[in-house]
Amino acid sequence: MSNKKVFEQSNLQNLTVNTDSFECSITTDIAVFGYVDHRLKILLTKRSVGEFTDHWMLPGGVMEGNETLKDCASKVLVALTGVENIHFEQVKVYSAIDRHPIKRVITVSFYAMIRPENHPLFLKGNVEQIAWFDMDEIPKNLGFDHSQIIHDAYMFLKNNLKDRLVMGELLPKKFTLTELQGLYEDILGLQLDKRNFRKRIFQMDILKNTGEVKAGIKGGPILYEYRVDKKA
Amino acid sequence: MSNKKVFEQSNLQNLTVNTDSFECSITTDIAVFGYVDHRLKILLTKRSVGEFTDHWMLPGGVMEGNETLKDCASKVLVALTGVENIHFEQVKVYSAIDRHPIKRVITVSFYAMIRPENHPLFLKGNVEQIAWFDMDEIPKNLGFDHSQIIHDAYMFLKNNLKDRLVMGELLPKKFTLTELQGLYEDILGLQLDKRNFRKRIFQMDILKNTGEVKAGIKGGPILYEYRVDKKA
DNA sequence: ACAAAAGTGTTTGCGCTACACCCATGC
DNA sequence: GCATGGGTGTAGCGCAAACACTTTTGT
Repeated sequence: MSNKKVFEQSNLQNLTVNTDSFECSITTDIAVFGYVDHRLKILLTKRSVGEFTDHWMLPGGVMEGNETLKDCASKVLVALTGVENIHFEQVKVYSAIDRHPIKRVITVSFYAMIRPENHPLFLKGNVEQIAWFDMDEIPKNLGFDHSQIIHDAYMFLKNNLKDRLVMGELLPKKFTLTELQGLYEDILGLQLDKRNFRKRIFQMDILKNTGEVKAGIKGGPILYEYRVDKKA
Repeated sequence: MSNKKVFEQSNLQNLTVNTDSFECSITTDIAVFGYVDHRLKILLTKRSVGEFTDHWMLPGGVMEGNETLKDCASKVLVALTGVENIHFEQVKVYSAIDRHPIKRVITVSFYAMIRPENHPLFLKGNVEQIAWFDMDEIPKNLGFDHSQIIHDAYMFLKNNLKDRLVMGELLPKKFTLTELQGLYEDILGLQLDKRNFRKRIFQMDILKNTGEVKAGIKGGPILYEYRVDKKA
């Protein structure tokens, strides 16, 4: 351990950082993205209690002592949609002191991607309304700092799209390359070249040809599925 | 707002997510990187109280009610090094239930970059030792999950290096391009081509020629400094 | 004057982009 | 059989990597 300065204990004043715990609320807010009708959507809720009762906001909930943040996010999502085993990705922590109008609440945002048709929505507890909103039709006056959270999560999603493949299940289990390309185009908000897109996807080597073709569509497009033996 | 399913309130059972707060500790752990003698270093501490008293660990501290996470990170860093106005970047949240052996502690990791020579270390409070460790000489048995946190922060740093310029102050205010290149090489762990590196840096347009040359070095290298009028 | 480090352009190769036709299936 | 969408290859271009010599200063 060369080249290292070590200072032994001396009697200086106490560290201003203390090691006591303090009372706080930790929540997770989840940006659940869906893909319907060639549009990227996000799931928002309206609550009957709490702050911002007349505002749309992200589904979110308080973390409890016996769960991790991912557990918490999963719990919230299950409670809202019934869906389980969904891939979550941590996005960011929000800790502005006044982000909650009456108490101190720190929130960790996650994002998840589901197919709305697979997950019927159930209103539970203090949730008055649930709705899928088009990404370009999100109300301006969301509760808390959720506009910012959505913005950050969307940027995160777009960035991840660049190199990795979309995780989660925005598409059916078996899908055509055209469907996958449409998803990319709708998320990124631009048009892609069919041949170049296919090259890129095949290079990633994450799709498996199911041997089936999708019926009802001219041309007889091949159905693919994600390879499970591939990581990332 | 087309194509949106809205569900009105119905009397289903309560959401399992409750909105009550629960008792918890939130801390920040800071991966403070330094650059000395052509080696990337990280600042570790040993504590006289608390868990893992005989283990090295990242500087970290509990968040208080009147501060944001960044405030907290800054506070901890100031308390340890006296340095202020340092750029922090949030890395990740760690919420494993058993990551603290006796109580529930959630930590948010940050990273920062300083020049050790600018910031003499002061032992305060329950800190017994402080030391700069070479990145490849980090003790195996750090306290808590700090090995993981360091690993993640280092990856984060390397990724940021790819496109952005190194923020923070790992180098003197005025530095030569060779020094900057050495920093990149030492952080990334590989060798770079001098001419290509210079092209890349100049393209970024973030350096200002001070007009001075560094004395005592053959060749008379030009001293540069970061442009303050550039964002990102 | 000699050694050591700084500074500077050009060529090459690879990957990304642009682009058009044939094939399979639905109707 | 005709219209619609699926599937395929190649040429050009821009960016990044490879590469060597001259200039400056210290000793």
